[in-house]
Amino acid sequence: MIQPRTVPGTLELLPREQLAFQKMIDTIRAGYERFGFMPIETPVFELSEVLLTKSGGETEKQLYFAQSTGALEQVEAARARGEAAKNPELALRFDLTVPLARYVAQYENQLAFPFRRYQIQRVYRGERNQKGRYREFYQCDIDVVGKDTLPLMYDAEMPAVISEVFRALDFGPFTIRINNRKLLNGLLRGGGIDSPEKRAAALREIDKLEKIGEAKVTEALQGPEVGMSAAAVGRLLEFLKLGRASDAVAQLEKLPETDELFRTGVTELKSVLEAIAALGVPSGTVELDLSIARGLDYYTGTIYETVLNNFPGIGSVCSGGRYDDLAGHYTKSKLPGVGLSIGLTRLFFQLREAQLLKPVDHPTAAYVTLTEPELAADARAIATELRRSGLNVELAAEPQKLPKQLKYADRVGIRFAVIYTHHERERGCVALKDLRANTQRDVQRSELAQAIRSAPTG
RNA sequence: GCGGCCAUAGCUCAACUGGCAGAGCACAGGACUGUGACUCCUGGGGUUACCGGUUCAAGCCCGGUUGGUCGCCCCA
Repeated sequence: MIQPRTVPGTLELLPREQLAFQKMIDTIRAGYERFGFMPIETPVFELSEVLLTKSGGETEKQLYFAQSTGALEQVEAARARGEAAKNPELALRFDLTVPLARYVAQYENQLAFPFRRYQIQRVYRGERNQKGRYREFYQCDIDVVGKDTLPLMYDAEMPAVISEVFRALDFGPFTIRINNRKLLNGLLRGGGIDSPEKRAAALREIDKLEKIGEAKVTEALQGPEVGMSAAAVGRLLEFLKLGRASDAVAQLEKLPETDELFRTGVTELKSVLEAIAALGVPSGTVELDLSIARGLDYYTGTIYETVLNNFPGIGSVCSGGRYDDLAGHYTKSKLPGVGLSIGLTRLFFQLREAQLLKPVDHPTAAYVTLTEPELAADARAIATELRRSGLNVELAAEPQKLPKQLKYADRVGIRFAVIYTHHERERGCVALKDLRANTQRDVQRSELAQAIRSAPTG
């Protein structure tokens, strides 16, 4: 026998949990559509050359390549001839942003801009197993892509959508942290860190501030990868602390820093924060945090990261940002965008871990039992009547002992059992048993649907 | 790619210093004569991950293999 098991880093659910998961997806979808976004789906696999455009070594390391048997044979034949092995032609997408870029570039002349799309699908990353990290997981992306330009207003709309969605999901307090890459990049550039690679390395270290502490970040920033002076690091850390202040923006405006990029960042951040408030996002939900940096290097302006207040350990469950040029690898057009993505699998995992998942009622309202062969036609007719009245109903396929059927219905989680045996037939009624409340009563067959529908919940 | 920890019944875990492999849950049957869940009783279930070593004796000690898990890198 083969041991039945799933690959580590995948999430598989029992039906009742799946129902809760499905409901979360529905809530997210409804929230996205409330703001006027349209759905798209893209294939799970793409041509490797499409995915590898963002090729910073890490991507290739985490990519799952896919290959048909025929292609595999060709590769092995080539290797046998001593030729260099090439990457397989196909690979599984590791996020939904790159496929979006490809999609927008491909259908550019058929899309209306700004293009507002949402996409809820699975993505794949070849990673070492770790708590709350998956190799296959759902991303629920929402993005706006503009042609040539994209108003800053959208940078405010994104967190407004997410805040609304998280509020609707109703799992407790969360914080959308917001920052602008231009601030840190401008500051680093003004501080003499000229190479983009060094700035990227610096951003990654700054991003870890909360996790590993000031001392270690200081050490890393002075290390060979970045090479900042002790004084520069000191000024930087002072700056980062501003983010916590309530008048942070006013303080940023007063800073003597003259770097042009930095000043633009301050202006952008200010108007985005103002617009977010104007959109009615409750204060405290979105919080300026100058230390969030985001590892991905294609972000150029506003960046977001969302944490569950009660579970900071799990990391970000929703993040994203603004990118000046989304699809530069696929088209000559300039397509700036801004977007956010909910890591639904991780979010679900954490909520389940914390026992915050609300039990979802079984979608089936009633189970119609069948105990005596000669009453089979009646049972089937009853089930059909209930279904035509709009109720979800499961019907026993063949006569079986009543305890067995009640146990089954209870186990599955169906609340009502409809019992119709010769006893009921003699009394000229149908018995309706509430398995949750452990009550039972006789009702007229014609009133059965109404009796189920009007049952008090709880 | 690098490091720590772990592996015993379907699941969660016990088993003293090396001395007969156990409990709860789950499952099956019964107590309950048209009625699930709750309660009580009974029962089936094991190559202690795999390979080797030490020992009178190994679930326990030693070496290896495989798998899992938690971190680092990176990230939802």
